Amino acid sequence: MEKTQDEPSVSAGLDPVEAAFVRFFVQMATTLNLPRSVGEIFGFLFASDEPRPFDEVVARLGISKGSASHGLKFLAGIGAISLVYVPRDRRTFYKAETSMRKLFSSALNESVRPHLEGNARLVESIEETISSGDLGDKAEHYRNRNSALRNWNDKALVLLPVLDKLFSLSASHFPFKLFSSDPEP
Amino acid sequence: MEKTQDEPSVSAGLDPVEAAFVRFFVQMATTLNLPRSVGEIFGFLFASDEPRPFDEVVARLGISKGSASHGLKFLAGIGAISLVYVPRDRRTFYKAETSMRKLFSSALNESVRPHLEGNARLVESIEETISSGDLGDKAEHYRNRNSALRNWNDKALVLLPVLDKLFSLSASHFPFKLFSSDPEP
DNA sequence: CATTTGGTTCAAAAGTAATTGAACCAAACC
DNA sequence: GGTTTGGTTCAATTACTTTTGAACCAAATG
Repeated sequence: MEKTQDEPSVSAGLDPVEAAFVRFFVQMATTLNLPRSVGEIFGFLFASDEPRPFDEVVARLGISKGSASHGLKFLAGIGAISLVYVPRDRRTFYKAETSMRKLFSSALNESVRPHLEGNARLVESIEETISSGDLGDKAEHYRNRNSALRNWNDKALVLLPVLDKLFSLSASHFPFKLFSSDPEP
Repeated sequence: MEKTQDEPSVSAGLDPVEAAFVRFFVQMATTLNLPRSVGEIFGFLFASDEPRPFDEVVARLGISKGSASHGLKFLAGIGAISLVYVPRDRRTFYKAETSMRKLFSSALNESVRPHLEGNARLVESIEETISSGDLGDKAEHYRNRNSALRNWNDKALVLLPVLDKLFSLSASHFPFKLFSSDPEP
């Protein structure tokens, strides 16, 4: 028997609920500008009640081995999934991190913080450019604009841990105190 | 005189400080997965101390009229720039919204909120899919997973206005109460 | 009312990113 | 030690996004 790709050893296709979870995370991936395949893989693993091996990911989602390999590495890299060792099976299994809190928190630290830190460096380089030129009274205007940037970025940087904390509180009661009380008595 | 594109009526090129601001927002645009040209345009307008006309955007940035037209429309659409009427001049002028607070706030409301609301709808459709199938004890597992999604999304939705509020406080004193005090005494 | 000017539209070109699948490697198996 | 199996790599294809520029439109100008 000849086929262009290996015959899968696992039944293909998703049940309706799996498909619904996959849709959710594909949508999520789209809004985060991540490859669709990454969303599919995570959705599939998120829906599953136990770890799944590589070849099942390929077969059930109907994606190529290349995509699966890349997507699984990417997800493991950001800590969204982890590898599971299953005795007596050569394959490595993967399971999704299902605590949205942890996912959110690592997203904050691994992808937004570095950007903000990069911004901070750029703000400095703008300041240097202003100082090294001979701009007369334009300099003050430029410095004002730049300090809006700096301010905002600093604020965002200190908000990160706050946000992180807010997310770990239970949904039923956390926001109301914040709304009504003055943070600086 | 024949050229492939109209001869600009405005001097071309950016001064070093303008270039530095443009770099900043190009970088910003990149991390938000917006077209580079959008970052260039916003950076140029942000640096400027007064409104600038279309043809100057084209000439100073050296981009095509098409890109400028698209980029300006996009930025106006999200409220990041506004149109300025200048008497005795047929051209429309544009100026950047320079309050990072307002920019941030409208970003929250115009691009993150709709996504979260879309998520909420998808969560419901997952629930329906679970209910309409005949899943035995798998149903409970699926419902658990789905409620992690729902919880997280609800939390994010109520956090939006909180975030918005936090951003409007001055950087020097706002976060410390949040860090140290228990939100639910 | 003919011309110039400011700006938009849109189809084609250029540039990027994602996906595929075949070649390949290494560990496990017989 | 040869073969099978699980998985990675990477060059080529496909798909998508951005940019361009020329055609075009409408308002202002003369």
